[in-house]
Amino acid sequence: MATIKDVAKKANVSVATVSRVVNNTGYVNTETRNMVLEAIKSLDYIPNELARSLFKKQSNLIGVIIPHLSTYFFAELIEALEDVVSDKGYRLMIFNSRNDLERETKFLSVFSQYHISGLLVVAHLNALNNYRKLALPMVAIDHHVSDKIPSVSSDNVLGGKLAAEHFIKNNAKKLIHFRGASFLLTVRDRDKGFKQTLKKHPVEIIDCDLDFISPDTDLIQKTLEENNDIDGIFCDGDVIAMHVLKVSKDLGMKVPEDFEIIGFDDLRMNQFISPMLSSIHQDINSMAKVALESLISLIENPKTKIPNHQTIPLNLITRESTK
Amino acid sequence: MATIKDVAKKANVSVATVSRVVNNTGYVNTETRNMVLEAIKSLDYIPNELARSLFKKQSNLIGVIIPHLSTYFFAELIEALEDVVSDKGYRLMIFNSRNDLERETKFLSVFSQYHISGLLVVAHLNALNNYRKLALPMVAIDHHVSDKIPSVSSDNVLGGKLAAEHFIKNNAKKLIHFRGASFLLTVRDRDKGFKQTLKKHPVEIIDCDLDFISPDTDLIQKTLEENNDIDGIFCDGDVIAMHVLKVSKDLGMKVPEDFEIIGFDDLRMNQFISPMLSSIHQDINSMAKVALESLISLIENPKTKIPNHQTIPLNLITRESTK
DNA sequence: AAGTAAAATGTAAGCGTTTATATTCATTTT
DNA sequence: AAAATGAATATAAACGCTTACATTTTACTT
Repeated sequence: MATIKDVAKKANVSVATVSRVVNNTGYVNTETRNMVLEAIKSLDYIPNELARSLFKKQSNLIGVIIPHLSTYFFAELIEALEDVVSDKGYRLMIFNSRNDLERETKFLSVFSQYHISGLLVVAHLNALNNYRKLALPMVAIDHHVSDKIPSVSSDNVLGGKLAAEHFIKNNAKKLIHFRGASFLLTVRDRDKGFKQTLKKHPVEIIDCDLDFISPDTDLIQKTLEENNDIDGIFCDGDVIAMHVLKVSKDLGMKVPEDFEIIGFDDLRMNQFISPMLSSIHQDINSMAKVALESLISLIENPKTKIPNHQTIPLNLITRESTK
Repeated sequence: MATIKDVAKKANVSVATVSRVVNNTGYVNTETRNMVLEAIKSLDYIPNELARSLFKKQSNLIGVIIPHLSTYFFAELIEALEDVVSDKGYRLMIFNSRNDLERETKFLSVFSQYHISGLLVVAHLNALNNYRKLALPMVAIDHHVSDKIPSVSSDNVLGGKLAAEHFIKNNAKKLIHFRGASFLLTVRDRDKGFKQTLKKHPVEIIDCDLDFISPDTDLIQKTLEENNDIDGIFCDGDVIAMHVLKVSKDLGMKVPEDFEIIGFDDLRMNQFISPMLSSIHQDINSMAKVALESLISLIENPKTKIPNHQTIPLNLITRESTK
């Protein structure tokens, strides 16, 4: 592979001049520039990013930690992130934490090894001190990790409100909220919006695991059996909603006739299940865009003031699982 | 951040010794080693991977090009890859090509910039010449790109065969195969196994797009309407099978009473749709493991002989969409 | 006790960049 | 005409590491 030296030799200039041409810095005569550009082209020269990063003490890699890639919501998020990031000259380095503190710590050390320039976290473990140590520009996405780390997420309070309003409109009396991990602000916000709007309506809150692999099927079944008079269910995630649908079908309950159900995320697959799932639609692309733009401005100017919390609007998409 | 020099100073040795300790190479006295290790710990020293890679002219990054992350099959694949790779001291650098040649070419140049040590391709565009230029250890996964690039994929012929055998067993007479992009060997193999096994059974082949975003809904509808006497449908992908299910439901056809349907991939969400989708289960974890192990042995010893094509067994999972 | 091999450590060059500094040359200013 | 400015370029150090090679120390032969 051709190096800057080869280019310099070919163009009869010093490496400094080549560097100036490549980076568009300093003075360089138009004629010289052309000669250099020609040499670059003829040698197929591609700057060595490792050397560059070594000198700059910073690679333009952005680290991403997410709990699960194969949780479809995050897969869609990563795709959106990648779209935005590559336009800005950065690259993603992605890791699955699987909510495992040890893994997460290991990854942070890899990030150090590569001198990444910023970090996007969807972590929620008590790894916070480790994060602080990195002293890196950081933005939390979807989750709110700490007041010290600016975060970007959907307007979860609104999400809860929209679901509640729908149920109120349809005269639902008794409701259940299958809630995710309640130590997450994201989850508490949804609950807050939901309950605030419902006011005195009775709502039973069931804490459960949002995971695909280990759903609390027994819990769901027990809950449905004990509450055969419910009118509506609000789920913190479409995946859990699908589990609920499945269990209810096994129990011979009909959706939306017996009760309505509203999920969260609005995954692409919602249209394929039966009944098609109504859901609070998260605008993943905007989330990705806002988060990355915040992070990059933080990288490029550490003094930038980023709002402590930015929320992205969302809306309710009604399909067959609601009346 | 502490560098190797700081460690050397603290431990009263030369940087060479520290390097030897860190890399477990050459001779180093046990006592010295301990002093160095202590210095490393007390300074929180983490080797700069950029410097290391610069010297070695190779980073231990493995590039991955896939068409779509949010196509759930690939999301599951990436997760499996990541699992294997991090144990082996490599990292993934992942890009979505979106089947766009221009994007793909751009990514290859990024890979050059970072001097990745190997490449895992799930590409199928005519970008082959560009790949060759890289002169990198390379393994194709899921797709078979060229005879020059060793590939790992499911035993697609077997997949087709399993589906066919099921239909034969159930006395199906008229069949349809919704086939993916036929320029892919992967797809042709499925077709081959299917037809070979069926022998004289009539099979209509319909070429279609496997995509989530732009399914050929019209084509599916037309096909179903024109073939209301079919007994079974084999789909090159669960996503397309879901589309077929959806259209058939709209047309008032019943699965599996009117006809059976078998998908391919066995996505986790298959259990959530109704009827639950029968599918050819791909062993994604094995695929990831075999592909990465091949690639890594190629990286570590370029003379390693890797079989031109390795196939991973698969099996039929029957659910409600088949009798 | 001298010679030799093995073990332990150090020195310094080099990986491919960027950039501060120095140098040269052409213009402009006084 | 000398001095000052500015444009264009080159030189060389530095980024943090690895490793070939040199050197020193230790242990073993005979």
